[in-house]
Amino acid sequence: MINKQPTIKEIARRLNISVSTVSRALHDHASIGLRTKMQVKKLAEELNYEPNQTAIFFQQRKTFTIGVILPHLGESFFSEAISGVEDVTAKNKYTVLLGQSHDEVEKEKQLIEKMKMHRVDGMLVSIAKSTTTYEHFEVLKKANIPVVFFDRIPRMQDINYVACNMVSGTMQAVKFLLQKGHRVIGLLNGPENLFACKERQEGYVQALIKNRIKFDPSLVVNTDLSPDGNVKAVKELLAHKRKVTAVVVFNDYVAMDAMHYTQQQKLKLNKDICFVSYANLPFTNYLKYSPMASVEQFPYKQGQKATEMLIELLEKTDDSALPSYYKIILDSQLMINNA
Amino acid sequence: MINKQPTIKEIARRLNISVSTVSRALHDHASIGLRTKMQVKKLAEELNYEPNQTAIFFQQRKTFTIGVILPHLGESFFSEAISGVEDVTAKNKYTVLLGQSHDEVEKEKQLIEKMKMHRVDGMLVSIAKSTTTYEHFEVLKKANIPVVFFDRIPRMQDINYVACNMVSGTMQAVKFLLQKGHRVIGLLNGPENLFACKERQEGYVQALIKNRIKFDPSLVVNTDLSPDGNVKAVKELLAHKRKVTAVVVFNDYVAMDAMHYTQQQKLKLNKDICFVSYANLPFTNYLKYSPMASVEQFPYKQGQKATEMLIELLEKTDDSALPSYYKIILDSQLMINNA
DNA sequence: CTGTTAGCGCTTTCAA
DNA sequence: TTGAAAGCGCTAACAG
Repeated sequence: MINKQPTIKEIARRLNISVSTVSRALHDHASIGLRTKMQVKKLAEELNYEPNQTAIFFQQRKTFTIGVILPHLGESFFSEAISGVEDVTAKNKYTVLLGQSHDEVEKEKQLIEKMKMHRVDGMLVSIAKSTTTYEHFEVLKKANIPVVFFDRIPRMQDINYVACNMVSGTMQAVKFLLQKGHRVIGLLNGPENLFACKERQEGYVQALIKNRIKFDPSLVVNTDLSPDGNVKAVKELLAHKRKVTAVVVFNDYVAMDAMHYTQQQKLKLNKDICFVSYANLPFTNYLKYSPMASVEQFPYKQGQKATEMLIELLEKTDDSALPSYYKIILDSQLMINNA
Repeated sequence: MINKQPTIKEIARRLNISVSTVSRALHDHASIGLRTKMQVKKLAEELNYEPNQTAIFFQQRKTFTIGVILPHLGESFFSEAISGVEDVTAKNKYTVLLGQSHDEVEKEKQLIEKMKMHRVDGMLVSIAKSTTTYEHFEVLKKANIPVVFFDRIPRMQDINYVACNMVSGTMQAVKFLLQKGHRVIGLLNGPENLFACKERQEGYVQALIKNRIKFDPSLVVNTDLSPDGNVKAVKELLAHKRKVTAVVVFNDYVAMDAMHYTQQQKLKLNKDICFVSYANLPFTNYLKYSPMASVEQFPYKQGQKATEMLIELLEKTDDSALPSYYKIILDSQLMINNA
């Protein structure tokens, strides 16, 4: 399987000139005679010459490759995100090296090792759920490989990242429901240890305060994200002594289960009870139940922004400057479903 | 952003030995004194030495990188597939270089060019739907870069591929509908240039013949897969002079549009008209309309198999042998939806 | 305008 | 058991 591709050396030999002349001719260097340049280009064409990038990468100490690690491509949030990443790199001269952590720290570490070996110029990472130690990222810093985190951000100092602020979207969601006249609004949140959960609750509480509604902690229930857990949680809300007429739900998957259960109880969706959720299912128009509104987190855009940030970091020439860190925090945004 | 990583040269200098000794020591070469070996390893450890893979790639003319081109990661069929690809490479020493063609030949060409430049060892491709000329793949053959196609296969001679045989699944589907009593069964097929379309039609026709039903070509319509095209096609079938009571549809997306239109026409799904489709949407239990049954095409498995095939091709040493081509054809399988 | 030369980091003969 | 040297393909500083 070894290629016998022509090299500049071969071209030089045939034309009885030096390799550097060939190299320069190919690069349209100013100081090459038109005649020689033509000759070289012609022969290169004929021989089907193509520069050996691996040689160039090696020589330039740059691979124009970006390593991307994310939990799982099966989740459409992440496949959207990588789609955004790829679209940006396609417009630049970079290429994407891909890895899935499957939400395991161990795999994450292995991938980072592999990518470091491949000498990626930089990395884009959305961390695994189980990741709580960060040595493997410190290693990258030492190796001088810039990293931009996105969506799932580690709790580290001095990092670059792109994330989506859930507080704003949640506030919009609650405000939206209040304007619709709802007064008893539940929050069906996810596992309490997640940062994203904290943000949701914060938005929820803030919106209530802002509208002078008393925060009632018993209106907040949590699910472990299992189907059973989801049903159990919504059950609890429906059984609340005050009549809950609207619920803000941790995500679409949970919302689907919740709505399914609600309908089984002969409650009319969007009438007896309204749901607002956080978008992570695609093609919502094909879905059986739609939440009345969704907080959009812009995975594609996060992918784009993170990639742009990384490329900027890579092209920054002045090594001398103090390292500074960039953050982009997109605002999540409530989208009303015109169902 | 230039790394100042230690090299074997540096180690050699510090230890006052030659680079070749260092290289050998690091590789546990038999003929190196235990003492020197230890010294070298110790120092390498201390300096945090890591071999420069780009140098090795260059020198070995191998990058352990596999280029993967597929239409669009947003489509869950393909994100499942790439997930399978990545899982296999993760177990080997290969890495995935990713690109989306967005179903445009031009982008496909550019990506191939880019990946060839990156000197990928081999490629995995699922072609764009607009691809009907194949010079860009011939180029790869000339460059001695093995390609394994999967799912969307070009109509070329002498290629390696993994595909899912749609004939068997389609026959199962038609048989299923016949057993349910349907006699006028439409085929809403995709763009005719796709091999997968031909197979669907073949399965459709064969199943009819086998059951002694006359094949009526006017019951076959094609869509370009655009929403408008989809609706137009189903319209045509519904307007057929014979009363069509069941339709086999190219894929879930088309089926969704078709079912939506049908329902607008006040036809009762699964009663006035039945749809059977080819699975490419996930979590079907959340969908608004479900086809009565789905032909499963195993994207994850196709990704796995294609990758395994490619890696085998890459590790095959005897260049001398006549080139031979490999095919794996999985059987698609009808899954009845217990709706 | 063109050639000579060194060097990127590593592996691998060949020689000692 | 070790070292010297060549070479992978390309770029670029330096010298004509």
